[in-house]
Amino acid sequence: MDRMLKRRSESPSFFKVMYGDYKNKLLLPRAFVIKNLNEDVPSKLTLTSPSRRSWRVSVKKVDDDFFLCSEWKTFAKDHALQVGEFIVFSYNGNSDFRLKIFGKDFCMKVPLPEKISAESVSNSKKETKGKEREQITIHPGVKHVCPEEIRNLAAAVTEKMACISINTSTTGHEKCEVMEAACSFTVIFEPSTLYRMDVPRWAAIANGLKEKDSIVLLDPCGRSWPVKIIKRDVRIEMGAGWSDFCISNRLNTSDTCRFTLVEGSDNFIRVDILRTSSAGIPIPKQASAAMTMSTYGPKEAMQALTYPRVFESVPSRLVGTQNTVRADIAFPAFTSDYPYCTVTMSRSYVNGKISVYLPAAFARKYLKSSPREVILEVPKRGVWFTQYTVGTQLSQYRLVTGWKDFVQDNDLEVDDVCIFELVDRENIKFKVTIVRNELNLVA
DNA sequence: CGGGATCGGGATGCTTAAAG
DNA sequence: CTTTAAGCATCCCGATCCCG
Repeated sequence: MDRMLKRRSESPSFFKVMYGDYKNKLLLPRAFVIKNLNEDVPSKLTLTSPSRRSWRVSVKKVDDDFFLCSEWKTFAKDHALQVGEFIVFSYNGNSDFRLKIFGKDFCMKVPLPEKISAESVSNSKKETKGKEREQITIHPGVKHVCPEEIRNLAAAVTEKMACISINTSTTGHEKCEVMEAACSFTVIFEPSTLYRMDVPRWAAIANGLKEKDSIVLLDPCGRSWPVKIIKRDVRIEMGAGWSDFCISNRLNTSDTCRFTLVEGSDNFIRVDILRTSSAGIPIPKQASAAMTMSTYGPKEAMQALTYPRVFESVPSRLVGTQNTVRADIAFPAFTSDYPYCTVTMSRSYVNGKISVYLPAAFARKYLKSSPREVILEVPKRGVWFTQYTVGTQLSQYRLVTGWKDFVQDNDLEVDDVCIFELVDRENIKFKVTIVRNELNLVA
């Protein structure tokens, strides 16, 4: 099979946009793994950069997904990978991938020779010189090369992106990043945006929507939909007409719309719809903005559509279990004269509508069973005022009000650990020691 | 200009599932 | 069975827009 791949004029390829936790791990597209690796990914892959240096990178399997990890961190560091940049992976067989790295301006990035990492394999050949037309220093250790053919390749990738049918292994955020990286303006449809849809400010400016009172959307069937542009202070929204467009095009939760101003026209915008589910639930004709999501269909189906699986993270239960163990192991030396407990940050503790549960045994022993104000003090950083609530049935002690501020102000991330020392039982004041997960500290 | 409608975000109680 | 994590439903509130 490897030989067959080599003989082909075009190697199987995929691209990845850098976002999220890309500095620590990178998900291999499931479709690529199934199609081209027969779901059998070697434990190590060789990544060859444009400078012809190679990295042996470990592959870790989580559920059905394969991630580049361990040495990938070095690779990411050596290439100063940044959010929004993307890499084209071409498979040459024999676990060997050739990589092309593109910056946010679509120009190829090449690491400088002196930035050779200890982990890189010493099979690098001398770089060809004198072919670069422009050299712009973007990151330390990285020079920017921008020959025309690379621009064309980037454009080809961009073009291809428009045709991609995003499968279920792509998260909503990933979709956004993919499209934004392609300099297009996309939104992910949610029922709450049925009547008004916010246009990203940069896109509104770039497409001149700020100066328009209305635009015409061209749907994939070629139909035109006049849509009113609503301007409220700094925000630009699509108003009257947008709902007609959504309903007629049967947009479903998490479907992605890509908007492109038709060249040469004043206010015609082509809309490509990338659907997440072929078996989506149609929006009823009489849908109103006041509708709750449960109106649309069975609960299970709505859950599946509204909360797409986040693939680039370890399953939450696994995280929780591992972390509990790790927290205990990590702080054997921690002692205090005060009662204390450790809490490892899980996803729901630091993202979205967040709150944090205090260990029940600890909370029952030291806290009162009615809601109280809690003071959290991080030495040298400050004091935060929060409140805990107590679940009536399960006696769950949960910090809610004020916890979000604490998380944001202290940049807490998943896997960070907080040690809560109850230094004042009367006023319920905790001294909080934050122990960062080293994976969250990669610069 | 004022009242009603709508939206987004936060808070909270409850339920469910998983793990030990 | 208990504990924990996570999601859902509902309510509330402030901001803003629409319409008469």
